[in-house]
Amino acid sequence: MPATRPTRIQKKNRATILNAALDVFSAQGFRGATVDQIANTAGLSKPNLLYYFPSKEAMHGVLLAELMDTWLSPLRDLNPEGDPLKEILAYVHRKLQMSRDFPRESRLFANEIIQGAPRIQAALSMDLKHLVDDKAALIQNWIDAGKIAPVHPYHLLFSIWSLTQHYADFDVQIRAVLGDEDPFDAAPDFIDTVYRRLLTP
Amino acid sequence: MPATRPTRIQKKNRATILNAALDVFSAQGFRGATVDQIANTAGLSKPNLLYYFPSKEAMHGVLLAELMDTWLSPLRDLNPEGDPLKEILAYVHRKLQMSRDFPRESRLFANEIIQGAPRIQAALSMDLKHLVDDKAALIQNWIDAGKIAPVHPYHLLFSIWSLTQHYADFDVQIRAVLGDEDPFDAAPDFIDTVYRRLLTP
DNA sequence: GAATGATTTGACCAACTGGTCAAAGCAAGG
DNA sequence: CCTTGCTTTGACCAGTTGGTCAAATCATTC
Repeated sequence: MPATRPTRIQKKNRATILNAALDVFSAQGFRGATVDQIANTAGLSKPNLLYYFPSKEAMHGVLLAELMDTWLSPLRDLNPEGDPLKEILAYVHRKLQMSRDFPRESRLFANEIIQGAPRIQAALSMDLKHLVDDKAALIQNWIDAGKIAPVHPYHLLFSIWSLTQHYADFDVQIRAVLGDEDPFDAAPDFIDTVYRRLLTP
Repeated sequence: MPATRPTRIQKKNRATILNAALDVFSAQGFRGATVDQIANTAGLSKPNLLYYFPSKEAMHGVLLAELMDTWLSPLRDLNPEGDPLKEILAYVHRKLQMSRDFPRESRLFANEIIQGAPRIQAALSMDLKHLVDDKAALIQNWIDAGKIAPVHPYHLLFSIWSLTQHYADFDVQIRAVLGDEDPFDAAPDFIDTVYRRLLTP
């Protein structure tokens, strides 16, 4: 628990621990995860974890904080100056890629929300809400200008989150149904079709 | 743990316990839930719960088994003889209604899947897969007959699950963003538009 | 209303959990 | 190589957890 500059060892071990914690939290939820599991996954002893983080909750907190930031970044990038349909499709595809590349992060978030978001309620109704209000207004502008078809902007965003994150969160179910076929083979094309058809005026 | 016909008391208490268990499991996940919590919610003592169910896992198992059956019933009802677009829209709306009326069941299922479906993997790759294979073939027939627009049948079903269950599973997030507005006010119209535009040939 | 079986529970247990701590090991500069 | 401060851990603790059990209570039937 040093307040000074982190040493090389500190940096490496913190990263190792957070990576292991992400593994375990995303697979078991906060209550289901144990510090011992995280320690084993990280290849460190339990007291050693608690030397780098004051508590199990602290590890979870750091992960959630990092997550909230990167998770919303694609939405932040929605560019008012760009072509509306292209912008939204780019957002959709970037979100889908994140589901493929960072499924653990998606599941960490999903676990937290499903269980009532006890630790990030504030972030949801502040940061998230403001960002979404902002972008929903932008989408409404595009609709009013006749650039895209009229749809409920908020539900449009919900649908994008839902469709893309589903591939990460429900991966097991999807693969059980698809068998050998990789879900991400056909997914990009499918969601592209969905939003092209939905939004083309 | 009687093998004979259940008495009136047994029926009532089993139902009370399962209802409480659904409350707790859906809100905390299997590992996060404690028998004490369930007992308190049910208004019974812990040993009394374990008089009616041999273990915490048994309660969870009964809930999941019941769930899998009712959860898939709307899909089973997809009628090969009906009008394709109408059939699919009816399925979508019924699924959305289930998210509104049975959010706990949806979250129970979501918790289980996100955490790797350790207890229902078999059901997924057998019952679910066969049913989905069957219905995907039906949808493909409708596509081949030009009754609906060509889309990947499996991903179409995934998208329906995703969009509808999202309103139950991510309820907290959605309400945080929407504020006072009830999500289910605009949702039916929105998803109706999505699938009408997607599937109209 | 006594007998019988179903129901309920307080007290308990062993395993597990998050967290502590003193002591031991280790790296780096002098 | 020796000091100094960072790092690691075995042993431990108190609280929680799933589950047991014998004894007590209750409902039903005769």
